[in-house]
Amino acid sequence: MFWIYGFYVMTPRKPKSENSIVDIARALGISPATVSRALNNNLRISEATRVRVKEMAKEMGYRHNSMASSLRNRRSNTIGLIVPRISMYFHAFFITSLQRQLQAAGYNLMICQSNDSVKLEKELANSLYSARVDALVVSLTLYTEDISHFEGFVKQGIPLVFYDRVPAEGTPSYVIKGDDYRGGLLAGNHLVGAGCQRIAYVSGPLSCSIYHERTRGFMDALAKQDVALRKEWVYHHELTMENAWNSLRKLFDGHDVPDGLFAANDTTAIAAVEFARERAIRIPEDLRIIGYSNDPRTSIITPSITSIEQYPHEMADKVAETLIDALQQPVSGSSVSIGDPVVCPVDLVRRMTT
Amino acid sequence: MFWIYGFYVMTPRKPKSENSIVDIARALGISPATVSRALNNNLRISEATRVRVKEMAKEMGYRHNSMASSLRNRRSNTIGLIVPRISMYFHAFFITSLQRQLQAAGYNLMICQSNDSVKLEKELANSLYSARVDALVVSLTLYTEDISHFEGFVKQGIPLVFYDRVPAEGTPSYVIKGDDYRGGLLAGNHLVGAGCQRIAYVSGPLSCSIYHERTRGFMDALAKQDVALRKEWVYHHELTMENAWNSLRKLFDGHDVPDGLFAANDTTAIAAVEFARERAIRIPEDLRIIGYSNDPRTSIITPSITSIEQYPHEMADKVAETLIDALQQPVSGSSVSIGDPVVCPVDLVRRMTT
DNA sequence: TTGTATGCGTTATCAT
DNA sequence: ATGATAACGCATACAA
Repeated sequence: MFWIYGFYVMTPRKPKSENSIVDIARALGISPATVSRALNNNLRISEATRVRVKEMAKEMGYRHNSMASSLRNRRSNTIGLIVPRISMYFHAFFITSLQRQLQAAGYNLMICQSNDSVKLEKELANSLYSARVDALVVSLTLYTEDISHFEGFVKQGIPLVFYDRVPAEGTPSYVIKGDDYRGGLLAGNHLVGAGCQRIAYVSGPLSCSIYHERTRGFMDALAKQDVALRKEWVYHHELTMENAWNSLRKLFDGHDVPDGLFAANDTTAIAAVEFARERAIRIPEDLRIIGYSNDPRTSIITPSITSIEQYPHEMADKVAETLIDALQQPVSGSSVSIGDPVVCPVDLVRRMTT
Repeated sequence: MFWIYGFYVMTPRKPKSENSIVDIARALGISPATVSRALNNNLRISEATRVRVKEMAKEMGYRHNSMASSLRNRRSNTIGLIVPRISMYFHAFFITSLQRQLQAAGYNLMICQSNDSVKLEKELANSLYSARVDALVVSLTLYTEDISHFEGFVKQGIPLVFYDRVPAEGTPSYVIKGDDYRGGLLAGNHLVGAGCQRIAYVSGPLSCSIYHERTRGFMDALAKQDVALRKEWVYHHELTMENAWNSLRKLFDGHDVPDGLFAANDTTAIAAVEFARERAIRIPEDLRIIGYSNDPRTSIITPSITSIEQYPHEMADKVAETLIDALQQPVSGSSVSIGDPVVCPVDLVRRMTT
């Protein structure tokens, strides 16, 4: 709006809807710079003006514009997170914990779900890259092998942290993972120790680090104890209820059936318990079952299921710490060094299925 | 960097780290405006330059700066969400569904947890307000009664949508809620219909809309069937395992015990089943139990628990639709009108505890 | 302690 | 179809 020939002329622009620091400055008869400094509690500003400015800001309903601020400062105070599914127990608790800490440190968390689709993961990575997140945290899809869509972050020196489902070695990024190899080992030893000889294994796809590692550990355990793992009793597929149920049917179709099952996630273990109930297979006498993740459901079902605890909160602590370090000391180092994976402990929780 | 007396002079500013639209323009010898238009697929740009620009952009590793774009356009393409806890079943699935749809519509979702703290909820509201979210979606804490911290959104005409745990009437915002009154009614009728006469009720605090409504419905059902609800058998508190367990102990301490229990969430119902198992109370013969939310755990536990299904996905659909409508038709109307709550259906799912 | 001036990267407006 | 320019709101270097 400006003054011409005695008339106010409305420009066709959007009306200026909100007060900025310039408006406060004008109202107070001081410069915008002073206002900015006062609002940011800059040291070299008099107490008096600081107070005046803040009062006026409140009076005018001023709100800080973080978009402008971010543009100017070249940092968004936002951290991106790409996770396969929010609703998975492990991730839900991980996120809860991570977010609480980042919130406390003054960061916003932009949570996105890849839904286990590589294509979507790529799109999200690009979107968060454009959104100028200050850091990116990722747990990969089941099928991500090519991780070139994260290269931009590395090139720009934007901290990149993988957790849980991490890429193959050699990525110049932070890696924080569970000790899946040991988890597999524990599971294998436990089943054999309980007397199982005819062991079946239902796992996720090997393209995913966690299943790859669990499988390695499990295989090693069996090999070391001279227990054979028959090929036809090993399944690799997405670990949904339906898929699990299908594999179980195949496993127990003939008269030659397993006496032990390692289910690489708890959903599958739960399916197995329900399957056994339906078929009147006695647990643990006829079949011993061990799951993975220590999902709360495992302790609710009857019989309760032996599982591997992954400590999602501790993992979130580690990720948060890594992030905050990396963000505070740009480029230089943090306590977690790049490319040197942090391996978080796991524990076996014994229950009634073994 | 600028040219003086034949020398490039580095200013002490941060080095310009990335290529912008201006750099592309310079490289191509055209104007930044043209580059912007080309990248945005503006119609009045020649196919030839569009291609040239896009190629150069790719070559130079250009990435769109949404902070600048947002500042200029006065919209962030980001929607804020404040939820009590991500890890609650209902919310986890709601979020999953909502996010998928907003993602598809080109919006980012900034998910925050209030952790059922009113103080944190306020901080988050302010933070999202500063972050210039284009809309805000909220499910309130258990204790939020004063909702003045959302006033700013209303004043600025930023779409504000409450779902599930909604404020008392009269807020000029969109409201999408489950039919908690009917849920309570269904629960009450079901217990009485199954023959219960001595009914207990463990609920959340009445400051929270969902428990308020469930309680009303439940009370009405009992009243209509002339079944008394003893005061000493009614509890209102946060519905955690521990609290539930405490109340159950009190309920079953004497010799005069209930024969029916309405647990206003499934966690409490699960606690009740486990409590009954420990005390050798037979279900459903001695005690009938009904929960709320149809958490997957209710169908896994033995005996499986009768519960009320809330259809989180459908609710998310409705919220997404409302948001997208409201964002597309600023100020004017959408199919959901402000202040006129949308009530989503609920259904009783009968299982083995009744 | 405060003011002046500039630029962050993009896009809308107006002009050509 | 393309170019020149200004402005979104803020925060800093520099000057006073």
